[in-house]
This record gives sequence, C-alpha cells and structure tokens, in this order.
Amino acid sequence: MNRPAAFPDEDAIDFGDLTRSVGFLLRMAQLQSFDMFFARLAKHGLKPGEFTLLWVVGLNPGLRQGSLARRLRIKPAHMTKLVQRLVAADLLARTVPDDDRRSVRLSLTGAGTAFVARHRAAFLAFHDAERHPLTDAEHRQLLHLLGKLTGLDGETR
Amino acid sequence: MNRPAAFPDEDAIDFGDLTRSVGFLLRMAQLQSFDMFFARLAKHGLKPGEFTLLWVVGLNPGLRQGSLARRLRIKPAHMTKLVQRLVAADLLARTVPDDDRRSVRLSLTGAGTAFVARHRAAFLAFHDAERHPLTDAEHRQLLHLLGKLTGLDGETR
DNA sequence: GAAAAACAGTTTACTTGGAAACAATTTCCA
DNA sequence: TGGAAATTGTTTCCAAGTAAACTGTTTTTC
Repeated sequence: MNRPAAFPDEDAIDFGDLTRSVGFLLRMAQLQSFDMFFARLAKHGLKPGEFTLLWVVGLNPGLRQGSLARRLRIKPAHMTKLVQRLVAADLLARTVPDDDRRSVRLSLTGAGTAFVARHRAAFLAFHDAERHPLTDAEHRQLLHLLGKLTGLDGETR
Repeated sequence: MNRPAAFPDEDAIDFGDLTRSVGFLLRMAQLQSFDMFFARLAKHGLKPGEFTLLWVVGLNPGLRQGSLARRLRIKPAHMTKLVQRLVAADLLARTVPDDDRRSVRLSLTGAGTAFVARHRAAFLAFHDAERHPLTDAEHRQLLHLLGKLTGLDGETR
C-alpha cells in the first residue's frame, strides 16, 4: 500500500544495450556532473563555460578567439555571444591586431584576473568532489581514458 | 609566411589543471561523441534523445513518463515536449490509467516499434565507432567506470 | 468528509547553443 | 595588379533545454 521510499518501478527500468554505450553513458555522466557543478557553484556566479573560457584565456593571453572556440568545441556564433557577455562584465578584453584585422585576440582584464584568482579554489575543490563513487585509482584511470578519448591527454605535462 | 597546415598556436593551448578535471573532460568527450553521432546518423532522422526515449520505452512498455524523465535526466518540461513530438509523429502512445489519472504511461505504436527495429543496427554500429582511439580493454574499462559514476552499472545483467 | 497538502504533468517565458547567411579582411593566382 | 577564393568573426533566426507558475488529481489530516 505505501511504498518504502521513492518511486515504484523506477529502479527496475531496463536500458538494454544502452548501458554498454559510451555515448549514452557520457551523456548521463556529464549531466550528473553539471548538476553537481550548479548545486555547488551557482552561488559564486560561476557558469562552467564562462569560467573555463576565462581560465584558459588567463593561461594563454592573446589567443585568437577562433582557436579557442575550436579547442573548446564552442561554435563561433556562440563564442561571439560568450565573449560579448564577458567583455560587458569587464572580465575579458578584445584586441584586434594590426597584422590581421579580421581576427580578435583575447586577454583578461584586471577584474578578470582577480575573478579567476578568487574562484580558482572553489572550482578546483569541485573537481575533487565529482569523483565520489570512484576510488583514487579509478579516478586516475578515468581521467586517463577521457584524456585519450578527447585527445587532451598530456597536453602540458 | 605560410604555415604548414592548420592554425598557428592552436595546438599549444595550455589547459592547466583542466586536463585533470573529470567534469571538463566529460563535457569535451560528450560533445565529441555527439558530433560523431550527428555526422553518422542525422541522415536517418535519428536524434540521440528521441531515439533513446523510444528505445527505453520499447524495452519497458507502460512506464510512467515521470519515471523515465528522472532516470534519463530529462526535465519534466522538456519531456512533455519530447513526448508530444513523438506522439505527433505517431511513434509513441500516451495512456492515462484509471487508477491514477494524473499520470501518463508510455508505449510504442506499431510505427514506433518498426522505427526502433529499423534503426537499431545503425544505432549500435555507431556505438562501436565511438571508441576509436581506445583499445578494447580500455573501452571496457571506460564503460565500467562511467557505469559506476552514473550508477547505471550492471542494471540488467 | 471537507479543506489542505502533495503529486503528475503542462504551459509560458526564458537561456543556452547552433546553422546559415553575411560583412570585412587577407591570401592566392592568373 | 586585380579579381576570385578563403578566412575570421558577427548577425539573424531557430532548436534544445530549463525554471516557475499553473491545472487537475490523489492523498492526508483533522
């Protein structure tokens, strides 16, 4: 009559071959990861995409907007909006170089540098929390495999 | 004067600690996976979300719409639209049971069953292609770790 | 047994992200 | 040199996804 806790048949849902699909599991894991991100970091005014962009620009000042878009898999149209928003917030600066006046080079403003410095700790702390159900060894293994899958492995060291 | 092939400094972008973030790598891997999915399967009229929904309903006929939404991490508002579209396409059927007339139970129509059957092979073939840069052992390991991360491991067997 | 609370799904109004066409600039090549 | 072609980023318009308020139904509680 009254079920113990949650939802009747919900736990018994059969996913069939989907549980052996990397694409499906990546999607599920990513949504879960974003949920955790927002639960913890939304209050800091951090959005994953925006903070990542600031972070990478901070590490690579003067980078071309398009290069960044390609590497971060952000579509040009969306990158334009992202940049406009961050410029409006005075976190990011656009520079059009004289040697190629089509392109745009990005760098952090003073406020942008401060913003990244201020939230760096929270951002990294989050990354620790994500791996909850995994042991340390499994966590390392997962990082390695995802790095290999995305071609982002051993980028800097 | 003329660069060998692609983009000047692009390959040297420093991601710093991001390459050791599960969340970031999951995001990158998932976008890459979706790109591959669309490159191969868009012509079949397959969208990942829609096909997944049909697939799971096919395996679990009569499931409540909300249960499905929770398990697939689809928000109720979005699920409503998804269902309406698939019902309009005559692939999915909604039934309001007499014992709880708030809820909606889902099942495939004849056309829905046929659609899943027709595209099952392409969908599964895609899943093989995804793991390109990984060895078989690594692929299995990745599936295991993602399954553990999402709590979807060993669901049915 | 009626008002209050909880629940399932929908609607509306918004945000994020993308495709396609576009403007400006640079490069290529006859 | 003087267009054609390619490159870079932007704009416009559309699709995917979400939050919050809402409708109808069931359950709870007094």
